[in-house]
Amino acid sequence: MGFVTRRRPDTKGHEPFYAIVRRIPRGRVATYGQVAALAGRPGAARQAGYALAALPADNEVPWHRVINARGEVSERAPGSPFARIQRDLLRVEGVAFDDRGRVDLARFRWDP
DNA sequence: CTAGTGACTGTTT
DNA sequence: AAAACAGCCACTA
Repeated sequence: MGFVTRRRPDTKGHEPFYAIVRRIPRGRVATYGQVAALAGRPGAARQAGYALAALPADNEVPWHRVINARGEVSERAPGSPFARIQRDLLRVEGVAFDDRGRVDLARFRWDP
């Protein structure tokens, strides 16, 4: 047969990033740069973020487990609720934030 | 083709 | 430690 099961045509090549993000375990986080490197695109951290921003609402990708290299949840457009939602989802999984809203990467970074 | 942009990052103030 | 800078790379107009 060999018919291609393309529900969502990946015209922009985001799948390699999603494939990595799907492997991040509960209660762990990865940085954008880390995801890019594991996807075989070292230095393309911005593209990793771009790919997540393009994620459809109904997805099975744990996008909330990706944060920036400083251990903080990256803010989106002013007034966007996604950063707050992301922090909530992580707290539910047991990821701790310090008083400045940052995650201790030495402790919670996913080490594949 | 150039210019602007962004869920980024490492270095320098 | 926080902010500013300067690279970074793909997408858009």
